[in-house]
Amino acid sequence: MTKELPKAYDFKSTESRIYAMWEAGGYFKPWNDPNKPNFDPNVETFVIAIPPPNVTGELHLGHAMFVSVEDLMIRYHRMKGYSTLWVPGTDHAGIATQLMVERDLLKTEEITREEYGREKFIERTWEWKKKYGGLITTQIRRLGASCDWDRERFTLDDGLSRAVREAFVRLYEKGLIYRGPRLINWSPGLKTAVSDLEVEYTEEDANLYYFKYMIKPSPLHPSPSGRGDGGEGEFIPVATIRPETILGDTAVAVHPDDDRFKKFIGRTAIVPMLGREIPIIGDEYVSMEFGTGALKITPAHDPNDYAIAEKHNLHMIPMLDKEAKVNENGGKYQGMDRFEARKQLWADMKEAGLVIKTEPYRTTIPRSQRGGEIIEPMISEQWFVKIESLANAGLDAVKDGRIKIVPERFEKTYYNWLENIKDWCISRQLWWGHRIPVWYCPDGHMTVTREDPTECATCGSKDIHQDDDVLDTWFSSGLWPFSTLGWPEETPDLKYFYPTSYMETGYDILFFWVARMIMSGLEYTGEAPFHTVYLHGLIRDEHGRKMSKTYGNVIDPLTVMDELGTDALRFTLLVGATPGNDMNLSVKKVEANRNFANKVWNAGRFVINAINSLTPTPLPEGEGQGVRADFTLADSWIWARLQNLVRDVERQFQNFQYGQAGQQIYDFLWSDFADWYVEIAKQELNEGGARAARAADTLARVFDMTMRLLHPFTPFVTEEIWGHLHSALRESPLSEICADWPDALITAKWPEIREPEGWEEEKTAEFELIQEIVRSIRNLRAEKNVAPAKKIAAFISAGDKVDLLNEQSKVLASLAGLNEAELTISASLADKPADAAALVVGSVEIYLPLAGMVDLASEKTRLEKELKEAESHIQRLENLLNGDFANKAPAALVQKERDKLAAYKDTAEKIKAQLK
RNA sequence: GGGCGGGUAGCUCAGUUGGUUAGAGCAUUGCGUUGACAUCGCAAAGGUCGUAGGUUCGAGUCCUAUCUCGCCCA
Repeated sequence: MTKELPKAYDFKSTESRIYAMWEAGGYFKPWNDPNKPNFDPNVETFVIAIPPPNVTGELHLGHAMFVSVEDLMIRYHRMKGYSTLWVPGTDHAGIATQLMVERDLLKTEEITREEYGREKFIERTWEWKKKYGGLITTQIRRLGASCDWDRERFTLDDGLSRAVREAFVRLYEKGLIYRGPRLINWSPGLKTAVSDLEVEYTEEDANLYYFKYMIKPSPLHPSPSGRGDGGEGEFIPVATIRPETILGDTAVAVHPDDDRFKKFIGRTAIVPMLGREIPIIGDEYVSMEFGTGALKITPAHDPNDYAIAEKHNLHMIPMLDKEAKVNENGGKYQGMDRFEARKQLWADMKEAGLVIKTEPYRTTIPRSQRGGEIIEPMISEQWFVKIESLANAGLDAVKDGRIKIVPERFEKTYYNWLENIKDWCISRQLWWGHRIPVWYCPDGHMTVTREDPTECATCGSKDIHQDDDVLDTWFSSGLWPFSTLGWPEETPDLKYFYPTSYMETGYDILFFWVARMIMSGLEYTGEAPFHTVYLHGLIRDEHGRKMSKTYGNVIDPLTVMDELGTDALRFTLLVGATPGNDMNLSVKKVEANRNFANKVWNAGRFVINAINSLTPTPLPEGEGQGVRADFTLADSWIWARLQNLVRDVERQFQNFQYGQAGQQIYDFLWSDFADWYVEIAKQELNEGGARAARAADTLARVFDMTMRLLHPFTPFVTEEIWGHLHSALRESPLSEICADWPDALITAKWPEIREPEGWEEEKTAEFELIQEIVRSIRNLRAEKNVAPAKKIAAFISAGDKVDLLNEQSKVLASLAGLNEAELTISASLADKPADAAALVVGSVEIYLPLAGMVDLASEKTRLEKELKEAESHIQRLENLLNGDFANKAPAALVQKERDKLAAYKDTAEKIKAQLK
């Protein structure tokens, strides 16, 4: 009994059902589990920790990309027999999540988080997480992700929080964590510090403001007018992009060799409008060419100035508060927003005659990676990780090959970053995250512990309070590969599955995440957390533009999956991308791959029908042993092609060339299997009996192997059709084929490589001759407008290929639309048929008597054209073979070209004979 | 300023040990409803592989220079 399969692959009714089947079947779990009886610690593992998406995020193409690639890696290794584990989970994403909840709070209750209160706010955020936290993982399931959901983790889980606590305390105890006032990047909108990596620099139009820094007259240096006031005395011209920072100036610097200004070094300048007296210093850092050649120094709000100030022991005067408003150091400007202060101060200075000019200027502006507001460098008390020793360990791990980065060129990028790394600012003035495990008592003692303390470790005071700040989210995600497996506990999972195998993610977070995981892994576990880093590129729109809501060019993976199916999207992402390179995605490509999924489905349907229509006659004589004796040429050919494919795909997988592998499977299935083998099989199936059984047997075996190869790319359609194939086979005379098949394709064995047995080359060449003959006949038919359905006669003069062609006459007839009864194949023809079109394929001549359709003149032109082409090849090859090529190139290659030359000569001769 | 990547058919891209008429999908042009598939089939047209040198018997592939677009770091 067989149900008729629908004509088109219906992914809608398939995907969720198949996914549920996998999950219920426990296929996503490692088959060798350290927490279960019969565990064998020696079985090789393959482990990936998922890059945890933002817990309240929604699926975008970046997610679709990494899920596709990682699922492919996981499925491949699972089929290869590894004990395979893919750990899923989500990230609390401090700023992003907090902002979402804040926005909601403002919208629904019209209050700020400060008004709402910290504790209540965190509660609300947990509720938010509960409400939306499942969304992203549901969407990841839709992509077919075969992760072990029982091991799902969240960065704020108890276990992972313990890991964060442990990591912090360990670093602190080693003296690798410190707290202090430093110049950091401040986000005034978010009111928190951010790390260097969270600042983006964009080139923008700005103004360069030129003004006078008046010099205080001294007895030794009276002003030219002799009056010594600030109005018309000596000055140094200074230029700045941010005039408001004048309020925080603590020095003016000039180059010590600058003839214009060096005489002022050691004297005192007067801060405009504030009247503060500051020193004029000499420093070679100052560029004499840039601006006016003199530099105002605002150490509390500029990194370069900060460095100079440290060198010269200058005061640091912060002039902005947490909201980037001018603070008490700004005199009458106090309370003004930074940009307002800029305007006002400039206007006042103009009034005071201190302004020289302004001119447009292009410069780089630091902006927040989130939100895009202008970042202010500020002095602030923050926690830092002393990164140097960690960075060196991270460098070594890649340099000595413990970790390999794919593609390799990113290793350079990685080195460059780690070699120039600065201490990592890890405290954030947020509420949603891991609170810094440091407690203070009124005497200022710090208590840093793994368990929440009840008293000060130094003085025993019960009056302690925890640091208000939380840790950078990346601090916890840096622990991800081992915290998810139970670290710091020595759990069975940690022991068996750690270190993990591949880390697969986008190159855009190489520094943010990958480098930090490597440093953390080495620091806390003493081992590299993975041996391979595979980086994929970013997805852009079809013309290479970044996808953005404002452009309106965003492709939503959920919509694409709804309309075209998950397999189509996955296949597109996998085959369209090369490692580390961005890819341009268009819905048209996905459509093409939807068609491919349908092709797979229908090829499968054909195979299944072939099996179902077999009469229960026994297999050909000698089944099991001398099978090959009964193989047709087409059987041998498709088998050789398949083995070739298996070898190629295996090599591509080893080299991370997944796209190439997918493309080759696609080509094999569509161009070799469906276009040729299936077409030939149709005719063989019609013959019935042993011949049909043999064809069905080959169809089933080849299709099965192809589905296995394809499964990591398009898991749903392959699982579904393979399942139907399986049940059809079980009830057929060919049931022996599926004797050792498992219940589901997801755990079927990956095809093993077989070395060629020696017969392949000849069979392939023979088949290719058949293909060429068929193509040339089809070509001529199309040219002459012979109706496709019309069977025509043919006379073939086959020379030494006569046995081969006679044997393949049925194939030729069915594929080229020949009437078998009127097909004559002989070694040579006594009389050339009159009124026939002639074709020459190598040494084979084909005559198609197309009565009435053959125009002698046009035939002549056609043959002459072909002759010309053959002759040009002869010319080319003769030149080639007469040159150094014959001496220096490998012998096999030279022979190949000689054979070609001979074939073209043969062809030319035959065409010439036609033309006589 | 330093580093990296791309520039191959009208469009989007493959092409990893250099091997001799350069591939795919989409788009275009003919023809086609034979029971796997019109989400299809058969056939066709379309490229001096950014430019200029070089190495080599042989270069899209290696080297040098250069133009151009993009990214990362400073």
